[in-house]
Amino acid sequence: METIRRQLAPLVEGRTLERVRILDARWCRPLATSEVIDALEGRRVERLGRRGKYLVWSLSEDVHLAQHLRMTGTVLCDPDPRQTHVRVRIDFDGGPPLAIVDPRRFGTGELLLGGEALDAFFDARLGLEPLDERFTVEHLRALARGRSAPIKAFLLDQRRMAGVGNIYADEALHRAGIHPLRPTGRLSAEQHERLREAVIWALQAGIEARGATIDDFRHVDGVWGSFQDRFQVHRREGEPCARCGTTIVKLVAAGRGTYVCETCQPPPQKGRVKPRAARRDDRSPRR
DNA sequence: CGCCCTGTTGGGGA
DNA sequence: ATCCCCAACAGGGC
Repeated sequence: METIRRQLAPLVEGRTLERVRILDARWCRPLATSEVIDALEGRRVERLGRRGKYLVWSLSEDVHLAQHLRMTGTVLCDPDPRQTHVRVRIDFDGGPPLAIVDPRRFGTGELLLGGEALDAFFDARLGLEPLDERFTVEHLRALARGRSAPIKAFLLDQRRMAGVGNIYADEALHRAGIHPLRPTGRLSAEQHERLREAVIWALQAGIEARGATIDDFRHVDGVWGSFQDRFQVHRREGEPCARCGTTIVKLVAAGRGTYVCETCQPPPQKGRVKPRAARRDDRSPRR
C-alpha cells in the first residue's frame, strides 16, 4: 500500500467492513476487541482521511476510527498469507482484504462515536499543521512565547504543530540555523520566520522525494530509502555538513536522537542562566 | 551466541 | 510546564 488518498482511499471508500479481526488486544485498548469489532463490522467507509499522523476512517452512522501507525506500522493490501506481525485484518464486501502490520505493536486504533468525540479527540492532541495557511509567523510566535523547553521538543509536540516528526525537526532546524537545544521562547522574530519556512520546506521535501502528497503516509516499500538519501543532517553523524563542512554531531534532545551542525546551528550558552527582569507584557500564553 | 543500545511515536507519572 | 521512562520488537555493534 502506498497512500491514503491516492491508493488506499479509492480501495476502501464506499465499501463495507464485512469482517474485522483484531489479533492484538492492545491495539484498541482500553476497549475490548469485541466492542470495537461490533462497532465497525457492517459499516460502510464514507471516507478515509488524515489528521496529523493519524489515519481517520469515517464510517456510516458517524462512527470513526482514528488509527495511528507509530514507529513500525504499515497497512498492507492483499497481504501474503505468511505475513508476520499482522495485528488487524479487514475483509470488505468486495476488493482485496487489508492487514495492519506492526512488528513493534505501538500502533493504535481509537474508536470514536460521533463527530464531536472525533473533534474532541484531535483538539486535545493536535495543533495546526505547518502547511495550513493559518499557521502564520504570528501564530508560531504566540505559541512559542514564554516557553523554556528546547525548540526541538516544541517541534515534536503535536499539540503545538501537527505532523512534524524527528527527522523533519532535525532537517528544519538545520536549514533554519537553529540549535535544537535553544529555549523555544528565546528565539528572535527572524528565527521564528526562518523556522516556519524551514519546517514547511522539510515537509515538502519529504513529500516530493517520495512522489507523494500531503495525505500520503511514509509506509511505502522501497520509497522510504530514497528519502533518507536526501537528509542533510539526520543520521549523518561524523559526516561533513553539506553547507559548511563541519562534522555533524549527535546528541539527545527531547529524548530523541538529534543531529546537528554546531557551526550552522550555534549551541546555546551553557552554564548558569543570567537572571532576567520580568517582562512587562508577560501575558499568559493561550491555553 | 549473548548483551547492550538504538529507534519513523506518544502517553502517563514524577 | 517539563522531563523521563515506558510500551515491544528487530537489527546492528561488540
